[in-house]
Amino acid sequence: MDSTELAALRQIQRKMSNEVRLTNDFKDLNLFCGCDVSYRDNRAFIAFVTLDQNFYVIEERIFTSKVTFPYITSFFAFREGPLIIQHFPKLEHKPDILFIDGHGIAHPEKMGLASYVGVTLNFPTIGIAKKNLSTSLSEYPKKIKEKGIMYNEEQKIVGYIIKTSKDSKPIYISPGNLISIESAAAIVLRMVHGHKLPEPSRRAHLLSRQALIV
DNA sequence: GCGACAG
DNA sequence: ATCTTGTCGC
Repeated sequence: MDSTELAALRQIQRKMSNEVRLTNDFKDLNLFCGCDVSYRDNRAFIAFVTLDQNFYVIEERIFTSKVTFPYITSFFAFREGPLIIQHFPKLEHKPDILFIDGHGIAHPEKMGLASYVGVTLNFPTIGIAKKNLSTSLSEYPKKIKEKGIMYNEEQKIVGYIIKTSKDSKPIYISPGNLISIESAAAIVLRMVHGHKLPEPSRRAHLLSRQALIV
């Protein structure tokens, strides 16, 4: 990966960012799918866990693929995006929203992993990250349910940083595609169930980790 | 030159 | 992300 190749990929991110839509076009939200990827050598284990509004498990799937793209900050979508996009269509139950580990529009080019997947699949996605990448924060939440605002370079709101658990650092939430900033935060909070990460994401993480042991 | 840097 | 032990607390 030399600077020339990255410059080309940066252009792709800029072009794709124009395809992002922060509108809530869905009717009802019944199925919430969480996705996470674990690695072992050059092999990735992509896990999907779909739950209904009552946290009842509808579907749990694990897939595997070889990894070819390296991890480069702000280009994470090119490493993990293809893996998720390749397997997501195989789910038996099509969810209404997809939770992804990583940022959405809270990215220097407004094209984080969640947005990359959302635009490519033309599907509603929400980015949920554990660390900040490129935004400035209004304040750092200290109490549960307390939220801070994430601003991009243009001082525009791109997401929220929310403390979801008593003794854990907050999570960074931003729209991937086809959802508003406000709805993204509300939906994630709605699926938080006593842990730092919302249930779909938490369970997908556990499942992908479980795949490494086998 | 130094520190930061989604997973 | 992954490599890794013990430890505090519900």
